[in-house]
Amino acid sequence: MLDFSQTDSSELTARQRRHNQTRREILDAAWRLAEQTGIAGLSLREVAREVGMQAPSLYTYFDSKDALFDAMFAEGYRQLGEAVAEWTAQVGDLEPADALGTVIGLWIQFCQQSIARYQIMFTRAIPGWQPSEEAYAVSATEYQRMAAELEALGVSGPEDLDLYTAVASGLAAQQIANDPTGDRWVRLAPTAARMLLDDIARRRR
Amino acid sequence: MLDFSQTDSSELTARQRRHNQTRREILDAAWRLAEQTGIAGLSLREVAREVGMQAPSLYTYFDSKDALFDAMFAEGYRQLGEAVAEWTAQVGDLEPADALGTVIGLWIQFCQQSIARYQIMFTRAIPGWQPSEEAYAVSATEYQRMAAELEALGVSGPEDLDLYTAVASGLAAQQIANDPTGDRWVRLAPTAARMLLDDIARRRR
DNA sequence: GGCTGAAGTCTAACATTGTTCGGAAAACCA
DNA sequence: TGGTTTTCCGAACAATGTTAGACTTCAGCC
Repeated sequence: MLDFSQTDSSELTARQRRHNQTRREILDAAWRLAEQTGIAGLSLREVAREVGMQAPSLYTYFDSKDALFDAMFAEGYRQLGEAVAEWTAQVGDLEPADALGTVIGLWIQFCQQSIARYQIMFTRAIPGWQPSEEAYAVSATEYQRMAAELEALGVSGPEDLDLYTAVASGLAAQQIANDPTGDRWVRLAPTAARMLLDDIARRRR
Repeated sequence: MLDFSQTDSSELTARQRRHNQTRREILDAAWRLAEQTGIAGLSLREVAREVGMQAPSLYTYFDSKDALFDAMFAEGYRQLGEAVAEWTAQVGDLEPADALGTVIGLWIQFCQQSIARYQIMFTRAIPGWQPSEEAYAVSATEYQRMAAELEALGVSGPEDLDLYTAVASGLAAQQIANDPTGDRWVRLAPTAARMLLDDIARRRR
């Protein structure tokens, strides 16, 4: 039931439609608040106040706070999927090094766009929480899709992928921790791409 | 008052010595519990129970939970300083690439040794907390020391350092998140070192 | 030795959290 | 209209960090 927003609306009664709409409002309020307080600082009572409810009423729409996190997590990965699709289209006619550099830069900016989203997707910022199996499945799908795109850019095989992941996520983490609104590490994206591809070539020899 | 454990004991009254000793016990209990629950899951009441006290009694030794985190943070960086000193001694007669590879590997293992320490030092795992100025100063000192050592290994200038930091911390983050007790990313340390140094050489041309 | 004051410890309490329960209102369907 | 389901709320529970106030313990001084 994670992809409520994409459910075929012709099959829905007015009641179900209103239910999904309220769910949407709650999610939006949660994202808004999490952006200010950090994902771990999210408070259900504040979310409720934001949408004009009392806290227990939220339980009509989400089984628990963890379920709300689950929905946010899956939504983040769906957005990542869309972004990746855009990037690969936008990068199709570049040389591999330029293409990879662009993708890394865009990836860091995707992380910068929303700290809350970055925190829930890529860090363990929420004490005790981890995605449910359904939510995890969404993320795994997007990872596979991304891995396929990277293969086309010359990053192939598990070792290459592990190294690429470390570099890209490391750049993003440093960017967000030390220069959240700037581009100090974004600027290094082309260099990092060149570095990775050169090293892959070296190891192939 | 962060370096209580290193205060000259000849100047201390029996009472102060006992005070420091109890502080030490509390810190040890905190590390032990944080290792199980994650740093963000640390509960003062549990810490108190672990040392045979009631929660409010802890406030004789730490002004707040944040002050306890501060002490742990500074202690972590002091341990890092010791470790770095050992590494550089141990690596003195290797070639730069081997030396850097070893250092990166040891660095990742240092992070693996204690998840709680890793979380408080390098992630923002604690909602709302950040190190006090005194604690931050300790970390800044160690970073400068580390930067000096890296310079000797061929990583010089702010750009090199930024890229190195991203790669090393990225490797550690992936290791801890996806294979906390294994060596899937540790094994990549020599490759990463070689990759970094080759790229630095390329950019120097 | 006994007084003084600080240090250590406790219980009680407060505000805040996520969550559950039970009932009232509202919306829907017959 | 009557019956059922959904929605919403107030009260309450357990757990959290923290404070206030009282009691004990203990070192130092006349």
